[in-house]
Amino acid sequence: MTLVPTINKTDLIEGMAKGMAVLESFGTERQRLNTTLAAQRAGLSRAAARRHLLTLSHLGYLETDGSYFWLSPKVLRFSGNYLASARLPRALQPTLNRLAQQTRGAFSAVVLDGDEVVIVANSGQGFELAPASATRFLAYGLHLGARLPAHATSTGRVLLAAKSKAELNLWLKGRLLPRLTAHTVTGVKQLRALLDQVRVGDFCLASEEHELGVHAVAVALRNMQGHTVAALNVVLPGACADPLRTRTQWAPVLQQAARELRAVL
Amino acid sequence: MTLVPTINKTDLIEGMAKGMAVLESFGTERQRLNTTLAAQRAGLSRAAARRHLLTLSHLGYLETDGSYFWLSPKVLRFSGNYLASARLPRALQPTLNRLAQQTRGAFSAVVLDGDEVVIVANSGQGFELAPASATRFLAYGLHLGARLPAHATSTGRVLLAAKSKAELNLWLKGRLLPRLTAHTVTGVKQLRALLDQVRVGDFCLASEEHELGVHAVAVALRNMQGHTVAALNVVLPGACADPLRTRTQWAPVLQQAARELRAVL
DNA sequence: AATCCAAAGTGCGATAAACGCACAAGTTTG
DNA sequence: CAAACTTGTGCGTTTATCGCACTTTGGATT
Repeated sequence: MTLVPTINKTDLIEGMAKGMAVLESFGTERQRLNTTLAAQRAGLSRAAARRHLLTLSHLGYLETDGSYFWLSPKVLRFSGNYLASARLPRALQPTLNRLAQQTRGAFSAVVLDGDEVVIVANSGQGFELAPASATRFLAYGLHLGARLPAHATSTGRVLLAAKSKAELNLWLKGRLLPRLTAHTVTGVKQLRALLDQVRVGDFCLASEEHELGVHAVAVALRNMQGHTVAALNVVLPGACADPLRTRTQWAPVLQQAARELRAVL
Repeated sequence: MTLVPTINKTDLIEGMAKGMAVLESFGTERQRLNTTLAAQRAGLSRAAARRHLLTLSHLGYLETDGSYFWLSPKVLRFSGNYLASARLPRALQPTLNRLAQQTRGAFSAVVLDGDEVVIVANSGQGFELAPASATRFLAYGLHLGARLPAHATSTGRVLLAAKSKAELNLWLKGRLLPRLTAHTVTGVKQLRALLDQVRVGDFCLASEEHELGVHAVAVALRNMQGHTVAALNVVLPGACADPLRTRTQWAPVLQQAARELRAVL
């Protein structure tokens, strides 16, 4: 269909893969790495890691003080290029802006990438709604490109629910479903039941499963062929989210937006 | 100081550089590339380009239908990591959000990267202010990671004005200052004069120099040591921007924000 | 439908590049 | 002051990458 992740013989550039591993080793938690740390994170020898780090610095993707390395703003080129060229975020952004302005909620659109959902567009900070704790969460956790575990998020479940039985089995195969809060659903059986519910109601509510005090409602974004290409959600601080209001208030807003977006996806 | 772009002998990984060149060849205008096009864009032989493209697809950074390649949302990992780890965007985002909410303007924070400024944080879409044409511009042009020519933008000039005489000369050396609209300042002498004005007033107004119908006001963001680390601006559609109101209304707002941010930069 | 042209896939030997070891030099820790 | 840990560098070896030349595919043209 859209992507064919082809498996090939030994004409894959190994140096690239290593370089990307180094670049990805600058993850969320660890922002500054020295040679030794980067080496063990990327699974390379210290010498190799050093050469890659120097190369990336030379190319401008990393900055360094001589012994530590960290990501430079130049890595935003990639997201900039993606946002400028990819159809999906360009199509979604105006609608998200409008929703945020009209409802003062915090909206995100995501796609599935392995275990996680990736935020490809978002809008609004939920100021009016959010108490201090939620504001912190929203401000720091939901930037563009942020990744959240699919099984514990409303959007992730919407995307999983859109998979065929076979695809879902494949996804679940060997997946861990880690517990993130006391409310996280971690059982495969439970998750399957929840996905069935999502298919019936065509929306998903996830309450404090990913982070305490944070609730989210999501719907699928489908194109004219009925294929689910992304998920749209709104994030609500704990105080604003009782299940009934969710169903009656937020789900329809999202579903209406999804209907409007069908033609452009 | 902060970054030391070290030049080294021949132990830079060449494969990396080529891979990154391939990944960067997916620029703004060209979103889908086949092997041949990517090869000539990245300056590689067709065979080499193909191997790099396949590798990047295999790693998940590109998607392909077998003959064409395009960026996948996975490239947002890099910006996600940067936004989550880098101090600058995390420090700026709350203030930008607050400004956008209070004034309903469209604010961006940028840093200099070669010829261009890179947007590292932004907030607000300027709905109330913006007529249809400006909305289009703001929605499509000012996403995170977007790059704009430094010489023709308010923020770029603020950052250039912060350079020492020697640094500025180095920057200007062999730089082209292309004309983007009829209002673009393209002469080195003119630009120097403008930068002197910026140093005096501590703000910069750029009117339709980058895009017709778009005006912007910018100020420098300095840390406690007085070092300029970024620039902050507000974008105004043509109708809202007469020079007097700019000076009296927007420049003080930005300068106040800059003062508040000093402590966290 | 037959032909043609350009772009795509493949195999292989030559070459140059990346590897990792080992040693020296520098830095922090107790 | 020494121990434990880094870091920078040089070099021989390995092997990964290159680009050529060839075949194949697929989409236009007539």
